[in-house]
Amino acid sequence: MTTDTAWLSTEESAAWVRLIALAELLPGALDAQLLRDAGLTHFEYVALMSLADAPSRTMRMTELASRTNATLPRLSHVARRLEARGLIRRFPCPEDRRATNATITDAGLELLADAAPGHVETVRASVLDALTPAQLEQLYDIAGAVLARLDPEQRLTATSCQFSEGPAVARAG
Amino acid sequence: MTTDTAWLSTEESAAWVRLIALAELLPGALDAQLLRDAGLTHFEYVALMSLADAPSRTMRMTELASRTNATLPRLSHVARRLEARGLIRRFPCPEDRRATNATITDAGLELLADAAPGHVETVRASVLDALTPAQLEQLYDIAGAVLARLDPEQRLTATSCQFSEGPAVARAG
DNA sequence: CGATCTTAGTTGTACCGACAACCAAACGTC
DNA sequence: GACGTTTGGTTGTCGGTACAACTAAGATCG
Repeated sequence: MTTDTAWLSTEESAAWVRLIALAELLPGALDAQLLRDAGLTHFEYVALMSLADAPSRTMRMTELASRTNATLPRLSHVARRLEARGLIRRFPCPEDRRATNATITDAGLELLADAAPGHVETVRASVLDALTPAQLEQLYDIAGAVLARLDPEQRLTATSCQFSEGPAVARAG
Repeated sequence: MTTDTAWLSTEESAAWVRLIALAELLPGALDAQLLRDAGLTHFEYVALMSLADAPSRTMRMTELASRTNATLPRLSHVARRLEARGLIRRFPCPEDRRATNATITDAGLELLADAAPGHVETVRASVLDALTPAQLEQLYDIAGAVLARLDPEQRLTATSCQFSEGPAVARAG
């Protein structure tokens, strides 16, 4: 036994339970809609979106893995499947012959453009529409405060992960 | 093409990206600590905690699955492993001979009691300590509003999932 | 009560992600 | 410029979850 544990107060426990429930349900809801309507997991969607947003629609595997919170083996497997479906292409990086670059193909952009409306609709229906503008700002601050601890280097928040009339996808639309 | 999609505003997109990052990172952080220190996934921890909180430390498989957002097959597999480790016991329900009851054993309660302090510490360090009391209340409301859509029957929030000097675990401590 | 339907749970199969092992290329040191 | 180290990436194996198929038991209705 070290020092006595500081158990959670009623308020802390209540908020925590809800946060856990939210973190448990949200990924499933997003995966379900995207898989049903576009044959993509949310992870694949975010990965493709990151590529679509990148300069020349291209990114190093390592950087893409970092931005999507994936291990490199995981990304490698996912990339192989996406490449087999013709949604991305991989080729060795000229500057560093160890590295691999991944590029989203036109077919990939097209699939994204098809998938985006339904996804945005789901995001609105399941989350955003439930919040007031004030709550939206509070959520931004709260998540920011927590991410400062969980993701101090801001790897995940560097990506836009959203359309909002982004340049790369506007081209494909 | 149906109606034009209502893309996300800058504020919406920013808050959404952070929420997704949070939902992506939090489960991994919880799993990592619990697996390292107690050999339990967060899901197993919550399942055991639900049993510890239940009357007679016992619950039907179906209800436990509902409370933990698990499919019944998933819970069945997890229960088999937990039972093999001596942390729970399963036996047919007397009232309904289709049903199975699961009970947490003394060893299970002991493991929970051992695991709880480290888990609570992680919860504080990664989330709660980053928030002001006002933000804690905002989080409660925000998550509540979202869960009203994702979990309208409040299956997940019915459980306490926390110690906070709960009765069952106090017995085992 | 017997046929059918629904509910509770387990088991088998397929897929996905974690981890470890491995290979190749760049870097640092002398 | 050879050698050990580090970095970038892929492949193989294992464990866990989803989905489907199946068994058993209660419920419904004639």
